[in-house]
Amino acid sequence: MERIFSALAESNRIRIVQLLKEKPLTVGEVAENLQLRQPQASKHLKVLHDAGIVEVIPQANRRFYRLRPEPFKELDVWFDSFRSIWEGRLDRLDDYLHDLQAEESNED
Amino acid sequence: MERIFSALAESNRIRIVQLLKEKPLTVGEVAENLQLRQPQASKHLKVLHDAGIVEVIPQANRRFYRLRPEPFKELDVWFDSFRSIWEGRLDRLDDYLHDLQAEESNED
DNA sequence: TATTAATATTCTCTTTACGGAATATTCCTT
DNA sequence: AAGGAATATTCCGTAAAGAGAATATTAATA
Repeated sequence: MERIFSALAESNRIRIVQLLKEKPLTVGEVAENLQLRQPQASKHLKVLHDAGIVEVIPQANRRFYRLRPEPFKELDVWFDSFRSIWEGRLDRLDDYLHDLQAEESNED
Repeated sequence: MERIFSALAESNRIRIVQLLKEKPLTVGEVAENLQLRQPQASKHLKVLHDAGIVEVIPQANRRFYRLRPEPFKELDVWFDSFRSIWEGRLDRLDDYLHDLQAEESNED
């Protein structure tokens, strides 16, 4: 989980991921689309690859990068466990604080 | 989006978020639960706060930290745009490559 | 096999992030 | 007002990340 977040903790890499959402692209295409120099594109793609976010499909001279579904599935599962937070907050802080005060007055 | 990912790109902060999923906690409680020193807990909570992931509820001497739903909603929306990738891949690379070759042979 | 296109890697420099320790701040309580 | 508990901030040292430029590698092709 940390590895995935770390890989996405950079604006260029977020842009790459969004770009690859459309279709697989070569390094050169990524670089051109995002106005990056080729070595930077390669480096960012390497980070994404190490994190398992993209995979490589060598095709002749070029290397196509494509999004892998697994990390997204993983994030989806992780996220699911937070759904209750924004779909009707369960933790009702005021109630919680009220309970807390009750506890404290019991300690006297 | 980058700000959210950056805030979560650290294992202790992921643990904090998971912990706060249960209920709001004070700095001290977070520190104790995760075996962190108080200053580190404060610092990590500050990063999460700056990213809008948590909010503070001052209560007397203490400060309760609570997850905010907004960033999760935001991530959920962002994520939705990737659903097609793992729910029946649409980009079918082999077809894509096939089309590509077709294009190239047209260039002759 | 020499050349070339496409991509990857290395090196250097600068910036940022983290932990630890010490200290400052805030706010309640007496 | 003084003391104390809870929390925040600062300072320091170190490690990691990022960009740029140069170079190395790979694979197709003449």
